[in-house]
Amino acid sequence: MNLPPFNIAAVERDTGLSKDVLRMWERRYGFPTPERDANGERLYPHDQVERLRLVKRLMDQGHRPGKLMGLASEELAALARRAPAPRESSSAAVDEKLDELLELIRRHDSVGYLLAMQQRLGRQGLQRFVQDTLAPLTHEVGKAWEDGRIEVFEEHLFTELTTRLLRQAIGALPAGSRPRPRVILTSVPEEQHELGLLMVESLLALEGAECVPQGTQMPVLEIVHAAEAHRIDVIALSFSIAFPQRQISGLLRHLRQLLPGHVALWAGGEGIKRATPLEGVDYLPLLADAAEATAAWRKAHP
Amino acid sequence: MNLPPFNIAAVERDTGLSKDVLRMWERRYGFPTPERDANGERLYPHDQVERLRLVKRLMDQGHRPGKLMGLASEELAALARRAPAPRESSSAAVDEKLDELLELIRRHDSVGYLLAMQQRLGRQGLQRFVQDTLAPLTHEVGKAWEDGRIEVFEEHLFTELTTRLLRQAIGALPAGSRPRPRVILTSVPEEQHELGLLMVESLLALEGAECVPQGTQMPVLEIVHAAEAHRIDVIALSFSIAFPQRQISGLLRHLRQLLPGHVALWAGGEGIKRATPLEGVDYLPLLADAAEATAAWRKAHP
DNA sequence: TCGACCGTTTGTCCTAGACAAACTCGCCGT
DNA sequence: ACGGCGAGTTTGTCTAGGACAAACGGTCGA
Repeated sequence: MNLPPFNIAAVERDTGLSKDVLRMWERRYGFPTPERDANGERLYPHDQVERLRLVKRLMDQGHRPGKLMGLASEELAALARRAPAPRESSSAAVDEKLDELLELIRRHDSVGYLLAMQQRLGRQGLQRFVQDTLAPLTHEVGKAWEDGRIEVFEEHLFTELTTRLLRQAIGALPAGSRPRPRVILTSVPEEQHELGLLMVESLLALEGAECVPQGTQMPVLEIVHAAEAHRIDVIALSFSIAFPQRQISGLLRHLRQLLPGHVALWAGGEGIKRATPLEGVDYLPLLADAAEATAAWRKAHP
Repeated sequence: MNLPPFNIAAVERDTGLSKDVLRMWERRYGFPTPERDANGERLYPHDQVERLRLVKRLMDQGHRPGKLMGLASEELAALARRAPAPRESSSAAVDEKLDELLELIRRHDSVGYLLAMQQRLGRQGLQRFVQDTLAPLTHEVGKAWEDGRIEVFEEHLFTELTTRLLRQAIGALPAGSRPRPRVILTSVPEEQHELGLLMVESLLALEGAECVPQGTQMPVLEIVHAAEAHRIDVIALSFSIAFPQRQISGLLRHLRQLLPGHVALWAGGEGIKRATPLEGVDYLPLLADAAEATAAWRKAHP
């Protein structure tokens, strides 16, 4: 049989659209229109799954489902090709260098990419490398993905190669002479962006703070346990732009309530740039804020 | 207010139990018994979430929910403390060394752990290190987590430290002289165990195969795209023991159907040890099988 | 040009029922 | 006594449609 074995769970896995949303769209907009198996369960044809993935990408760019659903496939594709929002372009000189790096990824030239990055790292030093190369490059990759200029697997390759490089650089740093504050770096479940965490870790390590790396996706209650067990001063969480906005503030308030008062809570990443302030939580929208926050913490805890 | 802000989505995030399951248990077994907010939505008290986490852990050990629900909290705790299944214990000498490493993790002694591991790596060489130290240690950590001997955040710390070490070791390997087969190493969405992938990658790299690292959690359709774009010979997927059994065979059959015939599909990891064979898919239940599979592939493709 | 308001859009939650796959247990034949 | 087979039970996931709050977009007034 060549029938598509995309049941609703498989579509959820592959598109990131929840079952509830898939059923709701069908009810409300008349798309998708899955077939049914003998048992009345939805079976999604191949092309509809592809279309759903496209719609999801456009929604991440800020488009709204109601508008997208009515469009023909060609119109969707045209929208995807167009740049999402013509933001201000930063200095062309910088962009050109970044584009070279991006181009290496697009050509799947792992070796060339690693070489180029290592050269930049050596030339700039870790701090400037992170702030001036890696942060904008990551941003650029994100935009390129939104525009459809690179594929998911190319983004995966980028992430994988870059984390390796960065981990290596962090490992080579000398141990800090002032091992305070002790910082747990992690992210909550569903948030799997690792690169942001590593960038912060390298900056904090350069400041001489002691980082307890925990990878991504720590359940909230585990974060609390870990804070107690490691005698931690700071919990630093990273939220990527892709993380559902609506969940962030509730999550932070919840965590703040569960944590002991003497543990600071820092939230950073692209995702919190539009978040509203919250008492007891420090927002670090920019990478550079990490160094300042460390200094402030030290001032308050002599 | 000190009311518990655990809504059903937060409980799903923190326990890994789906909303459907949470509601079903409530209907069927009378547990959990969340309060309701003004809007009629479920609010789970703190202690019930903790109990749900415990129940989940016991279920991962093979217990069944129907039995567990009726038990008192003390009985649950007692079950958790007992070792899950008295399997055959391997040679005591090996276990003792592993226990020392495990003990370092439990004491959160990152530096000591890395040092000890690096020594073993130097002494054994990468291949034997992976097969004789890392694989059993990972297994041991998994068992320790089931027994409640280590916490989730300790497991995260273990994973994070170990992946760093292993990535570094892989990076130091010379490039293979025979860059075939070209292998994509990854896992499907929901499967985030990274260590297994890295272990395989190091063994394949030692065999001189060329690995395209893709991290974890690749959507099925992206795997297919990547296979075409990278001109790939083999897709290697890893399934941990925690991955839902029911999904595996459907997923592999689906992927096999979508992939071009000339691309081999390898499935490995603890999760596939009990899986039933499938045409066109090679099962590699043991780490050592990776080397054999590589040799077999080369024999078939001169 | 900016802020406040109001209607519309959209995701998530709700209840309750059905069924298939997985597991348990007891029977029967060797 | 032991292993395979069938019937019965357990369990997760799917289905349907309804409800509502938060977020968004556009309009009006300062």
